[in-house]
Amino acid sequence: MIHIYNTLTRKKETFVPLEEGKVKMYVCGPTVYNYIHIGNARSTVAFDTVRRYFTYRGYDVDYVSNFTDVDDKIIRAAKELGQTAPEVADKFIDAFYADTLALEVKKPTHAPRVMENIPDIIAFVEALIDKGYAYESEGDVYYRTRRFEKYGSLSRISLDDLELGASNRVGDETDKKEDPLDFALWKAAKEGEISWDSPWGKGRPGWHIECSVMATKYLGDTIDIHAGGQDLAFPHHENEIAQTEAKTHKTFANYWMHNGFVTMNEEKMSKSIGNVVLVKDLREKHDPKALRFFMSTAHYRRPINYSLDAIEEAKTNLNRIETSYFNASRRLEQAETALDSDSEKMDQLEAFKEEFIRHMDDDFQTQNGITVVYDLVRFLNRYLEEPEVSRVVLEFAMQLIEEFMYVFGITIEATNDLLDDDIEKLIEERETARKERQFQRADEIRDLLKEKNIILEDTPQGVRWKRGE
RNA sequence: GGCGGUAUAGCCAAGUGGUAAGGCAGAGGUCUGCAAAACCUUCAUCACCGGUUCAAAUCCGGUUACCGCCUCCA
Repeated sequence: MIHIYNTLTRKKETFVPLEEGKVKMYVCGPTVYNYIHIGNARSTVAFDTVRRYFTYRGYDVDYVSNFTDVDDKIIRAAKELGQTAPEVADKFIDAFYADTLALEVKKPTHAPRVMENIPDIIAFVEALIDKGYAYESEGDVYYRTRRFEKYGSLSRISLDDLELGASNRVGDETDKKEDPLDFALWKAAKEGEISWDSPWGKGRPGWHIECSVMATKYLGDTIDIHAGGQDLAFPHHENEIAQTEAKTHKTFANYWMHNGFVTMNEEKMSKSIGNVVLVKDLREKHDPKALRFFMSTAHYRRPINYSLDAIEEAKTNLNRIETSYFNASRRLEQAETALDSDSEKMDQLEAFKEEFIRHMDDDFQTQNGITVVYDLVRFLNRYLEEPEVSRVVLEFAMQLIEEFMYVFGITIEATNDLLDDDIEKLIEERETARKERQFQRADEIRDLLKEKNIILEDTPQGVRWKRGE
């Protein structure tokens, strides 16, 4: 049974899907006006891992994640770049996929864009007006926040406390609103801005409405999981609940999940503070797998502090796992030593799997799942030191490493490519030299091959080669 | 000010009443012609104060520090 920490109830709850064997989840996606930084990547990666784990446990996951492609910041970026808003959005959507693909994030089953859903958004807003939850004012449409009694239930804030805060802020919209707490569903277009025709004149959607519309459109009025960064809990998700439930009179999402931030020097990484590291830049210099692995070393709800040292450590640890897997694959090629299965070892391996599932079932504790991988690796390394091994045991151990790492979004594979003939000959020559104790020649060949990125390791079972970094 | 989170070794990070997992780094050792890879050994009393208990990192009360949300933000 999978347990999820639900922000709505502030408790871990047993996951019970709406439909047997299926998961309907919606993850708030990026506003595409810039390249994504590591902080943005965290939420994408965290929920991709959740998705992968559900898949691993046999669920069929319908995963919807949007692109906000109509927004003030995009309009501004377009102006600066001398491009249209859609051009800017297209460019950064491509960049988003390039970055997240490098991190082995699976594409959503649907990735809707605001621009492609304008009629649905207009219809949704009209429905809210009809029900008395929204009103038009000078071409804008606002949501009557106080009308929705449950408002604040997700973030546990009271409207009166909010009112105090809101009264200190004077926005240019304030005089158009009935109440300072009301928020925009539709914004009238300013001169030269991208806009669409609507019953209230030319304009564009407010930020929160898109997610309500697209989530319900692609997944239904009630979904299993709605996810996003902690900073979205208020006001974004709160507003989504208000909009959606006012319209449908049904629970919008059964489970709300929020990921913690990436910090740098213990401070939140964000565009407004300016302390960002772009995924695009990082992956030029470092193995993107290391970044992906690093993301799993802390629980998704906790902050994770980024540093180059941390990325390098992740890389070191990943190498340890990959090396073990690789060495097992080489040993497997030496079939002459294969024993029959070993039930004791198979039981131990089975226990690793149970342990892994136990931790991951408990609100996706990836950091403990990784520890199981380390335990498995130590087990395998020890086993590899034995003079005789069983093919069945090796294969099962390798399969488990593959499975576990799959959940963390890391593809583990042994490169079983062939060596050139001349390199094969050099390796043979070195073996001969070693037998004749001509170590100088042997070392010469080893150095020579190292320059060609072939690393030789002598083992009791003979020489083993691998490709360098 | 309101709401929420966190404090465990040099670093990352488990552990929610029974006497501190694991990884990185460090130290020592084994294997090796030398390496590499690996294995073994070693390395903390859990922010602070008080309380409950036979027993607390784990429960209760208090203190301190740091972080986040309340405005766009993953």
